[in-house]
Amino acid sequence: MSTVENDVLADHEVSEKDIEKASRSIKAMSHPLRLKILCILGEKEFSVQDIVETVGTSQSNISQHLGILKDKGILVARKDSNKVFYSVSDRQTLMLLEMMRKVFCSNSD
Amino acid sequence: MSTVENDVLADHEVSEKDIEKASRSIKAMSHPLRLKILCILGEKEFSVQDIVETVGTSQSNISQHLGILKDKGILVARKDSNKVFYSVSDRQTLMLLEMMRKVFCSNSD
DNA sequence: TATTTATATTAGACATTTCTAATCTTGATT
DNA sequence: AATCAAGATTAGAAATGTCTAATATAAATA
Repeated sequence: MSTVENDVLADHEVSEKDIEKASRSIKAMSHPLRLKILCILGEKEFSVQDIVETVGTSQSNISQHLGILKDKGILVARKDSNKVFYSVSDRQTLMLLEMMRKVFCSNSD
Repeated sequence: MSTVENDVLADHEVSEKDIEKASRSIKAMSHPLRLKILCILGEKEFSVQDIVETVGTSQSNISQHLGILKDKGILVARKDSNKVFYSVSDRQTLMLLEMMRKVFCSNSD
């Protein structure tokens, strides 16, 4: 019989640690400004000022949001003399973002 | 011509409205207990007491979290006499959850 | 109808997040 | 060296989220 015996989570088991890690990352993505930043970035990289101009809030505010996204491993930063360029850290995260677009965007083509 | 003229967001354009809606939903998924609930549910449906026992917090707390998830359209509820059964609302959301598992879970097989 | 079982709701204390305004750091230019 | 430009940091007020404890509702059972 294929019933659950020792384990309540069964075949979809996810460790407490993974849950904590995932929820921290997902929370980081869930803020409107941060989600907007991620959408704008896509596969490209942008400087902080590019993002400030496109998103439309203060430099300080953007910098703090970028810091949060970088902290959680969602973005990586590359410094080029005066400027700092941000981009999505890896392909997996990009795919997750694409999936979010599919699920939540009305005109999803 | 297919160049960007009026719009800064270009081919990855996402409307302000979609951003707001998505961020509300994603935020709802980002709480550790709520994410745990979603992982447990998977494709099945569970009663509130099942979830209380599996997740391990108070009935009131679970009920409030379920309310948030239902409110954001992530879960649906089905009432059967005394009990209420919750399940993930649609296939798209299930796929998003599967994707999250792929991205964030260490032993992702 | 009284009790029990399953779930929802509410109020309020506590914790966390977010934004603004001011300041700091660093590298480039004059 | 002084100034400018790009970005980060900090402090604190305001907003939002979370949990606990108590109470409410609704269906089932005794």
